[in-house]
Amino acid sequence: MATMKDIAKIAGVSLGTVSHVLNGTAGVREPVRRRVLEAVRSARYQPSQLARGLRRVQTNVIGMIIPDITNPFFPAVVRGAEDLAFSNGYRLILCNTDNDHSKELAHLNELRTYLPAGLIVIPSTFSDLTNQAESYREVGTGVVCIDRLPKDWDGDTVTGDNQAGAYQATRHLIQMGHKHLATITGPLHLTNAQERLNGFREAMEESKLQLAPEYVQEATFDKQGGASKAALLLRLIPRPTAIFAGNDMIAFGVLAAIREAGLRCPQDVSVIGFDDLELAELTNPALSSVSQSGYQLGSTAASILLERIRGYAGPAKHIIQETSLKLRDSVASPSPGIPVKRTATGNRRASKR
Amino acid sequence: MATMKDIAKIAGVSLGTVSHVLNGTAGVREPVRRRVLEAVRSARYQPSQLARGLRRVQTNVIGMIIPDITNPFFPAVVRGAEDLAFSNGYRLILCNTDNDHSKELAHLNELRTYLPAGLIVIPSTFSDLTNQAESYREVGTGVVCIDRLPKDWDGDTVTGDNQAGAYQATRHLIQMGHKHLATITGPLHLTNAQERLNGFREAMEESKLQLAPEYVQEATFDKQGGASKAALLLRLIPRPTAIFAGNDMIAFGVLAAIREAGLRCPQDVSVIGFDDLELAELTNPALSSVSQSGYQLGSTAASILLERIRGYAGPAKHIIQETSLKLRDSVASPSPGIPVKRTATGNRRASKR
DNA sequence: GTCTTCTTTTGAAAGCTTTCAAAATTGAGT
DNA sequence: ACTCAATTTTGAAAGCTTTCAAAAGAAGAC
Repeated sequence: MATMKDIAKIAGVSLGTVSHVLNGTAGVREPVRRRVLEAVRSARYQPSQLARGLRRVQTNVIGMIIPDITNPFFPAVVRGAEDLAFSNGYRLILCNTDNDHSKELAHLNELRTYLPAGLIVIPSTFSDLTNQAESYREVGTGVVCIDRLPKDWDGDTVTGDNQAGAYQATRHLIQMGHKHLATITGPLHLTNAQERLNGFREAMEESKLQLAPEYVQEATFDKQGGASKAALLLRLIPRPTAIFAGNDMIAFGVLAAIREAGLRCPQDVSVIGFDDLELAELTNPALSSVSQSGYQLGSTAASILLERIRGYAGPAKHIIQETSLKLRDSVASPSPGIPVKRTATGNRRASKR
Repeated sequence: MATMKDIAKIAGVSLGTVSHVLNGTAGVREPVRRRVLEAVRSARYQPSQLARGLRRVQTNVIGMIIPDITNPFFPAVVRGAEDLAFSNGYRLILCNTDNDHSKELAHLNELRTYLPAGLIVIPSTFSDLTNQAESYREVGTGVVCIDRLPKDWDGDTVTGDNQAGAYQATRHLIQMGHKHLATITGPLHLTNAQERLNGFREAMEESKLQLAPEYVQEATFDKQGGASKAALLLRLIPRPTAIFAGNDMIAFGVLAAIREAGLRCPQDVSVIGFDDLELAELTNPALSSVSQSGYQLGSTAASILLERIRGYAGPAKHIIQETSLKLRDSVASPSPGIPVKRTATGNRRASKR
């Protein structure tokens, strides 16, 4: 591979001049400039990102740390970040943590030695990001946190409007006539799961609807978790007529559990999810869901990072993306025909808890 | 950040010795070794991957080029590669091409300047990878091609057994009693789509079943493509009683089109997909599909790459992963009740083609 | 104690860029 | 033509590691 030295020789100039032409770091007389450019072309020269990074103490790499690319919500986030990064000359190093904070730590430590221009992180559970990011910031490397936040985080953030989205979804269920609502939340040590629960509660309180503790179930953010907690909810008396799921994966599990229990969605139980994954329209019934753009989450994070890279040193930005309710076929009014009301038996059973 | 020089000073040895301790490149007396290691620990030293890569003409980075992380089949592939890479000290730079060979070329060119230890590529359509990889191989950088192959590729490969999988699926449909089979293939300039079509044809021929050209439709590998071509197939007379889809996304489209046409799956039309995405079990009916492990595709590719990195210089490896048929609820025997036979009208219409 | 032979350790070069101070060149003004 | 100021260009250093030849040290044989 041709090096800068080769170019300098071909063009008959010094190393410094080649660098200046390439980076526009100093005025170079036109004919010289042309000669250099021509040499670059003829030799198919491309500057070594390694040497460049070493000298500049900063590479064109952005570290992206996420729990698991295999989780259907994240690919869009990554893609959004990659697109913006790519079009600005940056590349993404992708790291999966599996929500394991020690793995996250390993990535954080190793990534540092690549001198990345910045980091985009979806923190793992119990993440130590707040402390770790300190050392990045010290050397001027931006770290933006997305989707959910680690404890005490005070840097840049991009998140969905979880509370508002959940509120909106719950409100819709209530307006459809539901009175017995339940929710299956994500892991409540995750801020996004918390906020969604808050939104749910807010709507419930606003409508003065009772919410017994057993109607709030915490699960992992996956189908498995949704299914098992839904099975549990469906056995409660009175049986909830609507379930707000902490995310779509949970909702898919709920859908499965409803079928499993011999019930129908939406006739017997309405369901709303969160995230509006592409697959939401594939299920039967198609899932109503709170839509938030993962792509935008990623691209916005990248754009904040780019600002930081270009020198913005202002206060931390906290961007909250709007959500919107995407209505499909998984919600209906509670059927008045065979309402599962408090029966004598039901009461008795319920009072056992 | 501490550098090697600092460590050398703390431990009271020379730079070279530190390097030898860290890399085991030369015997170092135990007490010295311990002193160095202790210094490394106390200073939290981590070697600069950049300087190291620059000097060694090889970094701990693996370039991974795929069409689009947003396509549900690829995350597992990436994850498989990342896991194996990570556990061996390598990191992944992720590049999306959107199947655009010029974008692929851009990535290929830029990636070179990072001196990656290797490349894992799912080639874009009309990929020029065969030529491009030449320059990588010249400097001893391995390139392994997965899922589908570019023209004239003669390097390492890992692919699913597309033909066998398709054959198996088609055979199953035939055994269930179907005689009017159709297929919606992926883009036929992709080797995997071709092979799947071959498998389909093989099974048809084996059973001496007729296959009129209009029962083979080519589509893009997505829901959209599947839906529109399925709509077309469902209007043919005789109407196919079973459709083999080139991948699951196409199959999802088929499912939608069937519903759209007022028909039922599997009673009226059976469907089998390919890939066995996680979502296949979420649809209604749950989709039967040819299962191939994306994760394994990725991890196997990474392991071949690691062998190359470690010096294996033998002939190209061509690994073909087994597929298996995953039966769910989208296939049934053709209903004998109301078979769509060649009617007089049907014949006339059909003969118009 | 000296010599030889290994084994350890060292010092410097090399890898490719950017950057800064210094040198060279240009152009305007007189 | 000559000076001065401004603009271009150069050369060398620096960034952090690995590696190779050479120097230093240890150990064994005599």
